Amino acid sequence: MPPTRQATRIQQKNRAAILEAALEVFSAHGFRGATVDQIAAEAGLSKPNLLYYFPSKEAIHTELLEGLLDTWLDPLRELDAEGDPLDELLAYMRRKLEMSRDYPRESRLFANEIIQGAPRIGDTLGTDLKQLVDEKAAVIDGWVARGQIAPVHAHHLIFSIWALTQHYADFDVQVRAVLGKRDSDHFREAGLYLDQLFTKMLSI
Amino acid sequence: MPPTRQATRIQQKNRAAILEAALEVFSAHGFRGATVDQIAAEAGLSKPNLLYYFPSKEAIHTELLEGLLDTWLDPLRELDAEGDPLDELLAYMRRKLEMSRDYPRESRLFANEIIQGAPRIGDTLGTDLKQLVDEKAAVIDGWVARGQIAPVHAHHLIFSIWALTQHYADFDVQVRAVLGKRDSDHFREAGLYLDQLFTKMLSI
DNA sequence: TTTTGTTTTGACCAACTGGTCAAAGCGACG
DNA sequence: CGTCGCTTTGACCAGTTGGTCAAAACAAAA
Repeated sequence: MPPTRQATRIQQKNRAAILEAALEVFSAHGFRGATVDQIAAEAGLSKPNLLYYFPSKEAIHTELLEGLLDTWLDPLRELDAEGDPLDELLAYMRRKLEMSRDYPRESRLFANEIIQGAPRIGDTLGTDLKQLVDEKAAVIDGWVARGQIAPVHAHHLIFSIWALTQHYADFDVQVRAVLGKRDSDHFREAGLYLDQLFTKMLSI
Repeated sequence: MPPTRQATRIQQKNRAAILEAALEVFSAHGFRGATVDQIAAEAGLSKPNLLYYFPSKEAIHTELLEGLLDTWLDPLRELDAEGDPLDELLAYMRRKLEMSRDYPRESRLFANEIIQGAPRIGDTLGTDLKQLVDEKAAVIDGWVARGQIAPVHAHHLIFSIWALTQHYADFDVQVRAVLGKRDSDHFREAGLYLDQLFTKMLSI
Protein backbone atom coordinates (compact mmCIF):
# COMPACT_ATOMS: atom_id res chain seq x y z
CA MET A 1 0.00 0.00 0.00
CA PRO A 2 1.16 3.56 -0.55
CA PRO A 3 2.69 4.79 2.68
CA THR A 4 2.96 8.43 1.68
CA ARG A 5 1.90 11.14 4.06
CA GLN A 6 -0.33 12.87 1.57
CA ALA A 7 -2.17 10.92 -1.10
CA THR A 8 -1.00 12.00 -4.52
CA ARG A 9 -3.43 12.91 -7.25
CA ILE A 10 -2.93 9.52 -8.89
CA GLN A 11 -3.64 7.78 -5.62
CA GLN A 12 -6.80 9.74 -5.05
CA LYS A 13 -7.99 9.05 -8.57
CA ASN A 14 -7.21 5.34 -8.50
CA ARG A 15 -8.59 4.72 -5.05
CA ALA A 16 -11.78 6.46 -6.06
CA ALA A 17 -11.97 4.44 -9.27
CA ILE A 18 -11.47 1.22 -7.33
CA LEU A 19 -14.18 2.05 -4.81
CA GLU A 20 -16.57 3.00 -7.58
CA ALA A 21 -15.82 -0.22 -9.44
CA ALA A 22 -16.11 -2.25 -6.25
CA LEU A 23 -19.51 -0.73 -5.53
CA GLU A 24 -20.66 -1.76 -8.98
CA VAL A 25 -19.38 -5.32 -8.68
CA PHE A 26 -20.09 -6.03 -5.01
CA SER A 27 -23.63 -4.71 -5.23
CA ALA A 28 -24.36 -6.85 -8.25
CA HIS A 29 -22.79 -10.11 -7.09
CA GLY A 30 -22.27 -9.92 -3.34
CA PHE A 31 -18.93 -10.17 -1.61
CA ARG A 32 -18.21 -13.77 -2.42
CA GLY A 33 -19.61 -13.53 -5.90
CA ALA A 34 -17.33 -10.66 -6.82
CA THR A 35 -13.77 -11.29 -7.95
CA VAL A 36 -10.80 -9.02 -7.62
CA ASP A 37 -10.16 -9.38 -11.34
CA GLN A 38 -13.67 -8.13 -12.10
CA ILE A 39 -13.22 -5.08 -9.90
CA ALA A 40 -9.81 -4.37 -11.36
CA ALA A 41 -11.12 -4.61 -14.92
CA GLU A 42 -14.06 -2.36 -14.08
CA ALA A 43 -11.66 0.17 -12.60
CA GLY A 44 -9.34 -0.05 -15.59
CA LEU A 45 -6.45 -1.48 -13.60
CA SER A 46 -4.54 -4.71 -13.45
CA LYS A 47 -5.12 -6.95 -10.46
CA PRO A 48 -1.67 -6.42 -8.94
CA ASN A 49 -2.08 -2.72 -9.43
CA LEU A 50 -5.36 -2.75 -7.60
CA LEU A 51 -3.76 -4.66 -4.76
CA TYR A 52 -1.14 -1.94 -4.62
CA TYR A 53 -3.83 0.45 -3.43
CA PHE A 54 -5.78 -1.89 -1.17
CA PRO A 55 -4.26 -4.74 0.82
CA SER A 56 -7.08 -7.19 0.07
CA LYS A 57 -10.51 -7.72 -1.38
CA GLU A 58 -11.92 -7.61 2.12
CA ALA A 59 -10.30 -4.26 2.79
CA ILE A 60 -12.04 -2.72 -0.21
CA HIS A 61 -15.36 -4.10 0.92
CA THR A 62 -14.96 -2.89 4.46
CA GLU A 63 -13.91 0.59 3.40
CA LEU A 64 -16.87 0.79 1.02
CA LEU A 65 -19.37 -0.24 3.67
CA GLU A 66 -18.01 2.00 6.39
CA GLY A 67 -17.65 4.96 4.10
CA LEU A 68 -21.19 4.57 2.85
CA LEU A 69 -22.92 3.85 6.12
CA ASP A 70 -22.76 7.46 7.22
CA THR A 71 -24.19 8.74 3.97
CA TRP A 72 -26.86 6.14 4.20
CA LEU A 73 -28.03 7.23 7.61
CA ASP A 74 -27.84 10.96 7.00
CA PRO A 75 -31.52 11.31 6.12
CA LEU A 76 -32.48 9.79 9.46
CA ARG A 77 -30.10 12.11 11.31
CA GLU A 78 -31.85 15.04 9.69
CA LEU A 79 -35.16 14.09 11.25
CA ASP A 80 -35.83 17.21 13.27
CA ALA A 81 -37.60 16.97 16.60
CA GLU A 82 -38.58 20.62 16.28
CA GLY A 83 -40.18 20.32 12.87
CA ASP A 84 -43.75 19.40 12.07
CA PRO A 85 -44.06 15.66 12.85
CA LEU A 86 -45.92 14.58 9.73
CA ASP A 87 -43.79 16.76 7.47
CA GLU A 88 -40.61 15.46 9.01
CA LEU A 89 -41.56 11.81 8.66
CA LEU A 90 -42.85 12.21 5.13
CA ALA A 91 -39.72 14.11 4.17
CA TYR A 92 -37.60 11.34 5.63
CA MET A 93 -39.52 8.74 3.67
CA ARG A 94 -39.21 10.74 0.47
CA ARG A 95 -35.50 11.22 0.92
CA LYS A 96 -35.07 7.48 1.42
CA LEU A 97 -37.12 6.79 -1.69
CA GLU A 98 -34.96 9.19 -3.66
CA MET A 99 -31.91 7.37 -2.45
CA SER A 100 -33.38 4.09 -3.65
CA ARG A 101 -33.92 5.67 -7.03
CA ASP A 102 -30.60 7.48 -7.31
CA TYR A 103 -28.30 5.11 -5.42
CA PRO A 104 -29.66 1.59 -5.87
CA ARG A 105 -26.18 0.06 -5.84
CA GLU A 106 -25.50 1.36 -2.38
CA SER A 107 -28.81 -0.03 -1.21
CA ARG A 108 -28.05 -3.45 -2.67
CA LEU A 109 -24.59 -3.43 -1.18
CA PHE A 110 -26.09 -3.13 2.28
CA ALA A 111 -28.90 -5.53 1.50
CA ASN A 112 -26.45 -8.22 0.43
CA GLU A 113 -24.43 -7.70 3.57
CA ILE A 114 -27.40 -7.81 5.93
CA ILE A 115 -29.22 -10.72 4.35
CA GLN A 116 -26.12 -12.81 4.81
CA GLY A 117 -26.02 -12.02 8.49
CA ALA A 118 -23.99 -8.80 8.40
CA PRO A 119 -20.70 -10.67 8.97
CA ARG A 120 -18.70 -7.51 8.36
CA ILE A 121 -20.76 -4.71 9.91
CA GLY A 122 -22.75 -6.63 12.49
CA ASP A 123 -21.06 -4.78 15.33
CA THR A 124 -21.96 -1.37 14.00
CA LEU A 125 -25.62 -2.37 13.80
CA GLY A 126 -25.92 -3.10 17.48
CA THR A 127 -24.06 0.04 18.53
CA ASP A 128 -24.08 3.07 16.22
CA LEU A 129 -27.21 2.18 14.28
CA LYS A 130 -29.15 1.14 17.36
CA GLN A 131 -28.17 4.32 19.12
CA LEU A 132 -29.31 6.53 16.27
CA VAL A 133 -32.57 4.65 15.83
CA ASP A 134 -33.33 4.67 19.53
CA GLU A 135 -32.71 8.40 19.63
CA LYS A 136 -35.05 9.09 16.73
CA ALA A 137 -37.62 6.64 18.04
CA ALA A 138 -37.66 8.70 21.21
CA VAL A 139 -38.41 11.79 19.14
CA ILE A 140 -41.31 9.98 17.51
CA ASP A 141 -42.56 8.76 20.87
CA GLY A 142 -42.52 12.37 22.00
CA TRP A 143 -44.69 13.39 19.07
CA VAL A 144 -47.07 10.57 19.89
CA ALA A 145 -47.19 11.52 23.57
CA ARG A 146 -48.01 15.10 22.62
CA GLY A 147 -50.77 13.87 20.35
CA GLN A 148 -49.17 15.30 17.24
CA ILE A 149 -49.34 12.03 15.32
CA ALA A 150 -51.33 8.84 15.75
CA PRO A 151 -49.99 6.39 18.32
CA VAL A 152 -47.53 4.08 16.55
CA HIS A 153 -44.70 1.77 17.49
CA ALA A 154 -41.80 4.08 16.65
CA HIS A 155 -39.23 1.38 15.89
CA HIS A 156 -41.54 -0.46 13.55
CA LEU A 157 -42.49 2.82 11.91
CA ILE A 158 -38.82 3.33 11.07
CA PHE A 159 -38.51 -0.26 9.88
CA SER A 160 -41.50 0.24 7.62
CA ILE A 161 -39.95 3.31 6.04
CA TRP A 162 -36.77 1.37 5.40
CA ALA A 163 -38.57 -1.67 4.05
CA LEU A 164 -40.91 0.22 1.76
CA THR A 165 -38.33 2.50 0.23
CA GLN A 166 -35.44 0.06 -0.10
CA HIS A 167 -37.74 -2.45 -1.71
CA TYR A 168 -37.73 -0.36 -4.87
CA ALA A 169 -33.94 -0.51 -5.08
CA ASP A 170 -33.22 -4.00 -3.82
CA PHE A 171 -36.04 -5.77 -5.62
CA ASP A 172 -35.91 -3.57 -8.66
CA VAL A 173 -35.97 -6.41 -11.19
CA GLN A 174 -39.05 -7.88 -9.57
CA VAL A 175 -40.86 -4.55 -9.48
CA ARG A 176 -39.99 -3.95 -13.13
CA ALA A 177 -40.96 -7.47 -14.15
CA VAL A 178 -44.36 -7.18 -12.48
CA LEU A 179 -45.14 -3.67 -13.68
CA GLY A 180 -43.82 -4.18 -17.17
CA LYS A 181 -40.61 -2.65 -18.37
CA ARG A 182 -41.31 1.04 -17.92
CA ASP A 183 -38.25 2.98 -16.83
CA SER A 184 -38.22 4.86 -13.58
CA ASP A 185 -41.77 6.09 -13.78
CA HIS A 186 -42.81 3.70 -11.07
CA PHE A 187 -40.81 5.74 -8.59
CA ARG A 188 -43.26 8.57 -9.05
CA GLU A 189 -46.18 6.21 -8.46
CA ALA A 190 -44.42 4.73 -5.48
CA GLY A 191 -43.90 8.19 -4.05
CA LEU A 192 -47.58 8.99 -4.32
CA TYR A 193 -48.55 5.65 -2.85
CA LEU A 194 -46.19 5.98 0.09
CA ASP A 195 -47.28 9.55 0.74
CA GLN A 196 -50.82 8.33 0.98
CA LEU A 197 -49.84 5.39 3.15
CA PHE A 198 -47.86 7.28 5.75
CA THR A 199 -50.20 10.24 5.79
CA LYS A 200 -53.10 7.97 6.66
CA MET A 201 -51.01 5.98 9.09
CA LEU A 202 -49.83 8.98 11.04
CA SER A 203 -52.90 11.20 10.92
CA ILE A 204 -54.87 11.15 14.10
CA MET B 1 -28.02 -39.08 -11.87
CA PRO B 2 -30.31 -42.00 -10.96
CA PRO B 3 -32.17 -42.97 -14.13
CA THR B 4 -34.69 -45.27 -12.46
CA ARG B 5 -38.33 -45.05 -13.35
CA GLN B 6 -39.49 -44.78 -9.77
CA ALA B 7 -37.36 -43.06 -7.17
CA THR B 8 -36.37 -45.56 -4.49
CA ARG B 9 -36.79 -44.77 -0.83
CA ILE B 10 -33.08 -44.01 -0.54
CA GLN B 11 -33.29 -41.64 -3.45
CA GLN B 12 -36.26 -39.81 -2.01
CA LYS B 13 -34.58 -39.51 1.37
CA ASN B 14 -31.27 -38.30 0.00
CA ARG B 15 -32.72 -35.89 -2.49
CA ALA B 16 -34.84 -34.39 0.26
CA ALA B 17 -31.84 -34.15 2.57
CA ILE B 18 -29.84 -32.43 -0.15
CA LEU B 19 -32.55 -29.88 -0.87
CA GLU B 20 -32.96 -29.15 2.82
CA ALA B 21 -29.20 -28.72 3.23
CA ALA B 22 -29.01 -26.59 0.10
CA LEU B 23 -31.77 -24.33 1.40
CA GLU B 24 -29.79 -23.83 4.58
CA VAL B 25 -26.53 -23.07 2.81
CA PHE B 26 -27.78 -21.10 -0.19
CA SER B 27 -30.01 -18.88 1.93
CA ALA B 28 -27.16 -18.08 4.28
CA HIS B 29 -24.42 -17.46 1.73
CA GLY B 30 -26.04 -16.93 -1.67
CA PHE B 31 -25.43 -19.07 -4.71
CA ARG B 32 -21.84 -18.13 -5.29
CA GLY B 33 -21.02 -18.08 -1.60
CA ALA B 34 -22.22 -21.62 -1.08
CA THR B 35 -19.96 -24.56 -1.84
CA VAL B 36 -20.97 -28.04 -2.89
CA ASP B 37 -18.83 -29.44 -0.09
CA GLN B 38 -20.74 -27.37 2.44
CA ILE B 39 -24.08 -28.60 1.18
CA ALA B 40 -22.87 -32.20 1.08
CA ALA B 41 -21.56 -31.99 4.63
CA GLU B 42 -24.81 -30.43 5.84
CA ALA B 43 -26.73 -33.24 4.15
CA GLY B 44 -24.46 -35.89 5.62
CA LEU B 45 -23.13 -37.03 2.26
CA SER B 46 -19.84 -36.96 0.43
CA LYS B 47 -19.51 -34.56 -2.46
CA PRO B 48 -19.41 -37.23 -5.19
CA ASN B 49 -22.40 -38.86 -3.60
CA LEU B 50 -24.33 -35.61 -3.70
CA LEU B 51 -23.42 -35.19 -7.35
CA TYR B 52 -24.81 -38.64 -7.96
CA TYR B 53 -28.27 -37.26 -7.13
CA PHE B 54 -27.97 -33.85 -8.79
CA PRO B 55 -25.96 -33.15 -11.92
CA SER B 56 -24.58 -29.84 -10.65
CA LYS B 57 -24.68 -27.15 -8.01
CA GLU B 58 -26.78 -25.06 -10.34
CA ALA B 59 -29.32 -27.85 -10.77
CA ILE B 60 -29.87 -28.00 -7.01
CA HIS B 61 -30.36 -24.27 -6.84
CA THR B 62 -32.78 -24.19 -9.73
CA GLU B 63 -34.85 -27.05 -8.39
CA LEU B 64 -35.00 -25.39 -4.98
CA LEU B 65 -36.16 -22.07 -6.38
CA GLU B 66 -38.74 -23.52 -8.72
CA GLY B 67 -40.08 -25.91 -6.13
CA LEU B 68 -40.41 -23.15 -3.58
CA LEU B 69 -41.85 -20.44 -5.79
CA ASP B 70 -45.27 -22.04 -5.80
CA THR B 71 -45.40 -22.37 -2.04
CA TRP B 72 -44.26 -18.82 -1.75
CA LEU B 73 -47.05 -17.44 -3.86
CA ASP B 74 -49.81 -19.59 -2.40
CA PRO B 75 -50.99 -16.95 0.08
CA LEU B 76 -51.53 -14.50 -2.75
CA ARG B 77 -53.46 -17.11 -4.76
CA GLU B 78 -55.77 -17.52 -1.81
CA LEU B 79 -56.81 -13.87 -1.92
CA ASP B 80 -60.51 -14.28 -2.50
CA ALA B 81 -62.39 -11.79 -4.64
CA GLU B 82 -65.61 -12.85 -2.93
CA GLY B 83 -64.44 -12.31 0.61
CA ASP B 84 -64.50 -9.12 2.64
CA PRO B 85 -61.85 -6.84 1.09
CA LEU B 86 -60.21 -5.62 4.28
CA ASP B 87 -60.30 -9.06 5.87
CA GLU B 88 -58.80 -10.65 2.78
CA LEU B 89 -55.95 -8.17 2.50
CA LEU B 90 -55.17 -8.25 6.20
CA ALA B 91 -55.23 -12.04 6.15
CA TYR B 92 -52.86 -12.06 3.21
CA MET B 93 -50.49 -9.72 5.01
CA ARG B 94 -50.64 -11.84 8.16
CA ARG B 95 -49.94 -15.04 6.25
CA LYS B 96 -46.95 -13.42 4.63
CA LEU B 97 -45.70 -12.25 8.00
CA GLU B 98 -46.09 -15.75 9.39
CA MET B 99 -44.06 -17.06 6.51
CA SER B 100 -41.31 -14.59 7.28
CA ARG B 101 -41.32 -15.83 10.84
CA ASP B 102 -41.54 -19.54 10.09
CA TYR B 103 -39.64 -19.79 6.82
CA PRO B 104 -36.99 -17.10 6.85
CA ARG B 105 -34.57 -19.24 4.87
CA GLU B 106 -36.93 -19.46 1.94
CA SER B 107 -37.43 -15.73 2.05
CA ARG B 108 -33.69 -15.09 2.04
CA LEU B 109 -33.17 -17.55 -0.78
CA PHE B 110 -35.47 -15.50 -2.98
CA ALA B 111 -34.09 -12.21 -1.72
CA ASN B 112 -30.56 -13.23 -2.62
CA GLU B 113 -31.68 -14.28 -6.06
CA ILE B 114 -33.64 -11.14 -6.78
CA ILE B 115 -31.17 -8.63 -5.42
CA GLN B 116 -28.57 -10.05 -7.75
CA GLY B 117 -30.83 -9.50 -10.72
CA ALA B 118 -32.74 -12.79 -10.68
CA PRO B 119 -30.32 -14.44 -13.14
CA ARG B 120 -31.99 -17.81 -12.62
CA ILE B 121 -35.69 -17.01 -12.29
CA GLY B 122 -35.92 -13.74 -14.14
CA ASP B 123 -38.14 -15.24 -16.81
CA THR B 124 -40.68 -16.54 -14.34
CA LEU B 125 -41.02 -13.08 -12.81
CA GLY B 126 -42.16 -11.46 -16.03
CA THR B 127 -44.59 -14.23 -16.90
CA ASP B 128 -46.07 -16.33 -14.09
CA LEU B 129 -45.55 -13.84 -11.28
CA LYS B 130 -46.71 -10.87 -13.33
CA GLN B 131 -49.79 -12.77 -14.41
CA LEU B 132 -50.75 -13.66 -10.87
CA VAL B 133 -50.12 -10.17 -9.55
CA ASP B 134 -52.03 -8.53 -12.40
CA GLU B 135 -54.94 -10.83 -11.71
CA LYS B 136 -55.04 -10.02 -8.02
CA ALA B 137 -54.45 -6.35 -8.67
CA ALA B 138 -57.58 -6.43 -10.80
CA VAL B 139 -59.48 -7.88 -7.87
CA ILE B 140 -58.25 -5.05 -5.67
CA ASP B 141 -59.15 -2.49 -8.32
CA GLY B 142 -62.63 -3.99 -8.31
CA TRP B 143 -62.94 -3.47 -4.59
CA VAL B 144 -61.77 0.10 -4.98
CA ALA B 145 -64.21 0.74 -7.80
CA ARG B 146 -67.04 -0.57 -5.68
CA GLY B 147 -65.98 1.69 -2.86
CA GLN B 148 -65.22 -1.19 -0.50
CA ILE B 149 -61.74 0.03 0.32
CA ALA B 150 -59.94 3.33 -0.03
CA PRO B 151 -58.57 4.12 -3.49
CA VAL B 152 -55.06 2.72 -3.69
CA HIS B 153 -52.61 1.75 -6.39
CA ALA B 154 -53.14 -2.02 -6.34
CA HIS B 155 -49.69 -3.05 -7.54
CA HIS B 156 -47.93 -0.86 -5.03
CA LEU B 157 -50.23 -2.13 -2.33
CA ILE B 158 -49.04 -5.64 -3.08
CA PHE B 159 -45.43 -4.49 -3.18
CA SER B 160 -45.87 -2.88 0.19
CA ILE B 161 -47.19 -6.09 1.70
CA TRP B 162 -44.22 -7.97 0.33
CA ALA B 163 -41.71 -5.36 1.42
CA LEU B 164 -43.06 -4.96 4.94
CA THR B 165 -43.39 -8.64 5.74
CA GLN B 166 -40.24 -9.95 4.06
CA HIS B 167 -38.22 -7.25 5.76
CA TYR B 168 -38.56 -9.14 9.03
CA ALA B 169 -37.05 -12.26 7.50
CA ASP B 170 -34.47 -10.82 5.14
CA PHE B 171 -33.18 -8.12 7.45
CA ASP B 172 -33.61 -10.13 10.62
CA VAL B 173 -30.15 -9.38 11.99
CA GLN B 174 -30.70 -5.67 11.58
CA VAL B 175 -34.11 -5.76 13.22
CA ARG B 176 -32.70 -7.76 16.11
CA ALA B 177 -29.66 -5.51 16.44
CA VAL B 178 -31.79 -2.38 16.61
CA LEU B 179 -34.45 -3.77 18.93
CA GLY B 180 -32.03 -5.58 21.20
CA LYS B 181 -31.70 -9.31 21.23
CA ARG B 182 -35.18 -10.43 22.14
CA ASP B 183 -36.22 -13.62 20.38
CA SER B 184 -39.20 -13.66 18.08
CA ASP B 185 -41.31 -11.37 20.18
CA HIS B 186 -40.92 -8.61 17.67
CA PHE B 187 -43.03 -10.58 15.23
CA ARG B 188 -46.00 -10.03 17.50
CA GLU B 189 -45.31 -6.29 17.64
CA ALA B 190 -44.79 -6.22 13.90
CA GLY B 191 -48.13 -7.95 13.40
CA LEU B 192 -49.91 -5.36 15.48
CA TYR B 193 -48.14 -2.51 13.75
CA LEU B 194 -48.90 -3.83 10.27
CA ASP B 195 -52.52 -4.49 11.17
CA GLN B 196 -52.82 -0.90 12.21
CA LEU B 197 -51.01 0.34 9.12
CA PHE B 198 -53.05 -1.53 6.55
CA THR B 199 -56.32 -1.01 8.36
CA LYS B 200 -55.81 2.74 8.27
CA MET B 201 -54.53 2.64 4.72
CA LEU B 202 -57.49 0.72 3.37
CA SER B 203 -60.33 2.14 5.43
CA ILE B 204 -62.37 4.68 3.58
C1' DT C 1 -24.28 -68.30 -3.03
C1' DT C 2 -24.25 -65.86 -7.16
C1' DT C 3 -25.84 -62.23 -9.87
C1' DT C 4 -27.43 -57.74 -10.97
C1' DG C 5 -28.41 -53.12 -10.31
C1' DT C 6 -27.98 -49.30 -6.96
C1' DT C 7 -25.26 -46.45 -3.95
C1' DT C 8 -20.92 -44.71 -2.11
C1' DT C 9 -16.28 -43.16 -2.19
C1' DG C 10 -11.10 -42.11 -2.71
C1' DA C 11 -8.30 -40.18 -5.91
C1' DC C 12 -7.94 -37.01 -9.19
C1' DC C 13 -8.30 -32.87 -12.42
C1' DA C 14 -8.74 -28.37 -14.62
C1' DA C 15 -10.24 -23.87 -13.82
C1' DC C 16 -10.42 -20.14 -10.90
C1' DT C 17 -9.24 -17.12 -7.09
C1' DG C 18 -6.84 -14.10 -3.84
C1' DG C 19 -2.54 -12.67 -3.25
C1' DT C 20 2.91 -12.11 -3.87
C1' DC C 21 7.13 -10.37 -5.84
C1' DA C 22 10.91 -8.86 -8.39
C1' DA C 23 11.64 -6.14 -12.03
C1' DA C 24 10.43 -2.73 -15.21
C1' DG C 25 8.27 1.87 -16.40
C1' DC C 26 7.47 6.52 -15.45
C1' DG C 27 7.67 11.37 -13.91
C1' DA C 28 9.49 15.14 -11.51
C1' DC C 29 13.14 17.49 -9.64
C1' DG C 30 18.02 18.65 -8.94
C1' DC D 1 20.95 14.13 -17.97
C1' DG D 2 20.53 11.24 -13.94
C1' DT D 3 18.42 9.83 -10.02
C1' DC D 4 14.92 8.65 -6.83
C1' DG D 5 10.41 7.49 -5.43
C1' DC D 6 5.93 6.37 -7.03
C1' DT D 7 3.31 3.29 -10.13
C1' DT D 8 2.52 -0.69 -13.06
C1' DT D 9 2.94 -5.33 -14.58
C1' DG D 10 4.11 -10.32 -16.06
C1' DA D 11 4.94 -14.40 -14.00
C1' DC D 12 3.89 -17.10 -10.48
C1' DC D 13 1.87 -19.65 -6.36
C1' DA D 14 -1.02 -22.11 -3.11
C1' DG D 15 -5.62 -22.99 -1.85
C1' DT D 16 -10.27 -23.70 -3.26
C1' DT D 17 -13.96 -25.24 -6.08
C1' DG D 18 -17.07 -27.72 -9.26
C1' DG D 19 -17.04 -31.82 -11.28
C1' DT D 20 -15.31 -36.76 -13.07
C1' DC D 21 -14.37 -41.63 -12.84
C1' DA D 22 -13.29 -46.23 -11.94
C1' DA D 23 -13.70 -49.16 -8.52
C1' DA D 24 -15.59 -50.70 -4.35
C1' DA D 25 -19.56 -51.54 -1.15
C1' DC D 26 -24.07 -52.79 -0.67
C1' DA D 27 -28.78 -54.70 -1.25
C1' DA D 28 -32.00 -57.69 -3.00
C1' DA D 29 -33.51 -61.10 -5.99
C1' DA D 30 -32.65 -65.73 -7.94
